[in-house]
Amino acid sequence: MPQQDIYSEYSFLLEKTSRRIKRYAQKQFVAFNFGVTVDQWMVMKHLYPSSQMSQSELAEITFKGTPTLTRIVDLLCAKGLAERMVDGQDRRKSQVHLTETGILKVENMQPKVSQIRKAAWNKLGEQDFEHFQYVLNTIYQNLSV
Amino acid sequence: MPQQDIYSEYSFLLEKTSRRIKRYAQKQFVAFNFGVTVDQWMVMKHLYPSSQMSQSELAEITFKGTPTLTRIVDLLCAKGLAERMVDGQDRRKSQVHLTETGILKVENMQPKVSQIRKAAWNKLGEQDFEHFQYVLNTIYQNLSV
DNA sequence: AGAATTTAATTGCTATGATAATTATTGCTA
DNA sequence: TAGCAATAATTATCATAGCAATTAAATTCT
Repeated sequence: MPQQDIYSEYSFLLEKTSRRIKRYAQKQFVAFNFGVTVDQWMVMKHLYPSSQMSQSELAEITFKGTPTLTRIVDLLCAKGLAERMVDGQDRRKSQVHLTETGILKVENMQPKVSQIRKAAWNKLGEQDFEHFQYVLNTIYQNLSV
Repeated sequence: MPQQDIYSEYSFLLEKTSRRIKRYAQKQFVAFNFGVTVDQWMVMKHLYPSSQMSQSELAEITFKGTPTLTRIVDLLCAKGLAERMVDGQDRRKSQVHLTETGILKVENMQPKVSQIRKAAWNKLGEQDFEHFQYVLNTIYQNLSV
């Protein structure tokens, strides 16, 4: 491995680990019969308990694109977990909110999801987290321009 | 933010950063007119200069699934950068190798890709990398069972 | 007010990720 | 050796990511 490729290796390890976390969580979601994907869950969590939010706002807060949000909200609505309401002030916007079923599902899932998410961080301590966050934030800012 | 959700936050930050690295690299690939995606590049790199590898081997080394490899190799073949050869010993396998064009493309891309990959890691030092790798590897192993 | 610009959401397209199912081939074993 | 299990690749399906283009509505600028 040539010296100049170490940065490719770091990027690869980062992507690999990120995918493993996602895959692990998704498998647990299936095992628990949650009936939603990890990404759908992330959107639901931000609407709990009774937030109204436009899709643009949801896209920004979940770091997804607006086309992706359209599709995720489509699926949540099809499952009866969320609903779109046309904004009174601005008819281009749809305010998304959870249905009663959606609220109950979040409440049912929340503690289990916390447990699932915790598994990745075993054997790691406060200092590890802090430094880890520092590195990730630095990378993030390095590529922000 | 409830205390138990900090692990979700860490996972989110990790995924967000991973996606930003990928997106940055892909945009640079387009800007340089490489004509291949980051994932296609990763496969090509492992075949350079004249390796023969089955798709299963490529899948494992790139941490992708075999369906994904099938499609990536399809695309590389369609672009004239790689070729499949039926394995002499085992006719289920196809040995994949770069064409002459593919070899030249890797040689052309390599130094530029190294530069692109380097950008993410600005302002970070040896110790940061080591600790970062330690954390990523720990996560990876935590979820390996 | 009317025209141009901006914004929110949607749609279309390509690529990737994950899983399940299928096909072809190989290896094992009773 | 006949049958069965394991393996390699492919195909199909669904979900997500990213980009470009479109539509509708709101805002801005003369």
